[in-house]
Amino acid sequence: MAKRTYITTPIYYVNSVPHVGHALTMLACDVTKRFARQRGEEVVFLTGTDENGLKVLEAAQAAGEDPQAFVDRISQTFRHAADLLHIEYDVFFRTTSDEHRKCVQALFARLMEKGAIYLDKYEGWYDVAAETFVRESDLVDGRSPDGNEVRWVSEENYFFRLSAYGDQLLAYAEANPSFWLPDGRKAEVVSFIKQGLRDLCVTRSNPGWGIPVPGDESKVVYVWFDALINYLAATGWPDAGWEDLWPADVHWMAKEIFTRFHATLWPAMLMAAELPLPKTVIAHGWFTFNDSKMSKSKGNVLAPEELIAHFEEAGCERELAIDVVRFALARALPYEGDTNFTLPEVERIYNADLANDLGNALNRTLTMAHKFVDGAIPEAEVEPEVAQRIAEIKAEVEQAFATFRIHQALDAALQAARELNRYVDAKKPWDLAKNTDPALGSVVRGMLAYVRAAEGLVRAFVPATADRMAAQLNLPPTLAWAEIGTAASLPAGVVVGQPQPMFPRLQPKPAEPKPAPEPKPEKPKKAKFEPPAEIGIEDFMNVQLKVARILEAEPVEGSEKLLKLQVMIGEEKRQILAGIRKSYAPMDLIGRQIVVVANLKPAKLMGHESQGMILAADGPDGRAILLTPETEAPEGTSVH
RNA sequence: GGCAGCGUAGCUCAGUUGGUUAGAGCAAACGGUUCAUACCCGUUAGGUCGACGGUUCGAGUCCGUCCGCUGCUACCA
Repeated sequence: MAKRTYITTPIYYVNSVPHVGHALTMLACDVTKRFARQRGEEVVFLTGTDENGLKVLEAAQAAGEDPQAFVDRISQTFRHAADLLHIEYDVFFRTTSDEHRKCVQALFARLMEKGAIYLDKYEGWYDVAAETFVRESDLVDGRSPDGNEVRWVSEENYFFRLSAYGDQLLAYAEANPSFWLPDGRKAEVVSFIKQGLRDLCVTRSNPGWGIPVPGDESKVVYVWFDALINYLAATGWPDAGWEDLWPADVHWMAKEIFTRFHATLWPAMLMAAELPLPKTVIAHGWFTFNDSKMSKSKGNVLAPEELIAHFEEAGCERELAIDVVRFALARALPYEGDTNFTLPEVERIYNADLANDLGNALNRTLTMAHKFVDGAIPEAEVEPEVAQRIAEIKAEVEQAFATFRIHQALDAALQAARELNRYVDAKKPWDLAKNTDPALGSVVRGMLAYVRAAEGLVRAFVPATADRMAAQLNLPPTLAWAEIGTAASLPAGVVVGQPQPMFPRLQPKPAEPKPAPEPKPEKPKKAKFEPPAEIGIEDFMNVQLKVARILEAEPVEGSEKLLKLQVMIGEEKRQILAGIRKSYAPMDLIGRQIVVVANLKPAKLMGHESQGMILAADGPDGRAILLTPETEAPEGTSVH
């Protein structure tokens, strides 16, 4: 069997409910699929739910439900969220399936065989809520950086040798420019990898939920490690036939799970297993609502079902209201950055693009066809300029799709409607009709050609709309991309249908009093440190400066800047870390007298405790210049 | 603190390797048109292209410094 095109969304973690962000990724994937299919590819589109985490078990227990019943229920809500927007997935995959369990265990065993997974002892802090390990130095007031509770664990676990794949990943990406997209994200991954990858603990002790490690029932596979494997599991691997689908052509996702997991961990796992890598891993940005926060009371709800209802109320058929939401999502889809997604913005897109451009273009074209040529598609040929413009627009759409710029592809597709308007204005068919000008047939055909092209070009984004357009033209849907712009797609003599407006224009609202600008949520922004112009002597006296002598100095392993110093302050011995490695060799420091801040709160750096701070001047080029008493002073002497 | 990105019209954003007069959509004003969903077409207005300096015959574009925003990341001066 020939290789099929395989595209995926992430599988969604079932401890939350679907929202517009999920809709965005699913739509990106859906449009990608429909376009590929139009181009003649056989496509399989995978989505699903991630159901194995410890948090899932806890959420089920909190809800007083059996875990399996719980995940069955939540998984359904994601399926419905996809169905709601006519997301045409082929496989809705669940990580509690036997198929998945089998594949995860097989891959795990294979990675062990190849030495990419090894057993080691982990001792340290564990963030229960995030299901991740936390370094001592990252703790903030005894909590994880995210503010979650941590607990000390000491257990044997399996580790994936992620550290071994950094260079290979970089080399692969270098050779395959569309492996990581978009470019901005690629740069992020490169810098993430260049700073060094660490091996990843990929098991947890078995809580009675999850996929047991083959040969060691006391452990389950870490939820992220398990989840990523779904892409492979859905192909049937390791059973025969998986090559029909694997490698994936596109993994779509939102940006937050791109760098660490999909762009790095997953391809490294595949390399370790000696399996082919996906062609493209691509992340989109987020929607923000900072202009007017989403809330029901403000009437600017942006949940997909609410938006659909909003446009149904405005007079759209339900199928078309769904397309309105698809259209708005695609039009605003954040490629490199994040974009604002607000109701006024969606309404603007609706009126300008759907009502005024696309809907009206079809409407006026059909009306004129009936008025001027009895509704029959004329035999005359379209003018070469028209055919030329359509070909150009089509090429623009293709070009945007080549790098998955969904929003640009849609904008390009709309050019067909915009071009039609200019064409009509230039040709003035009503004048031609009045004068019985023989050019009339060609002009009407040109208009129909634009509308017919638009129908094919927007089909991947708004399939129901495209169907309505085809139906009103009384022509079959343009299922094949190659047909777009051809003479054959517009058979002469067919009598087109009567226009039926699809997207009634929204009436501009009576000018609302400007909503008071919302008080900006206070950012926990760290104020830049600016010393006050003057301080009192009492402030200065709070700082205890003392003369000390360096007894030992050694570099901190793994650090570029830090030296670990043992110093004597009077009778007291202290360990102090100092970022002066670039300026001083350890040997040159031993025996020297320096000045230290003796009452600084201790801190952990790179896992070592620092009980104070040494004084040094900021020299040129960022070099440090140590302060030393001019003559030897008794150690422990106060400095004022 | 480091690295990366961004800063262009009232708003959302394009601007290839430096090259005439910096563009599009929306909003605005004016004009035109009548096939159409008060639509469409055109014109106009609106920009020290974040600031300053530099390279160049020529800079939105390249270099430096600074300011502001965003992301990633971090190691006590």
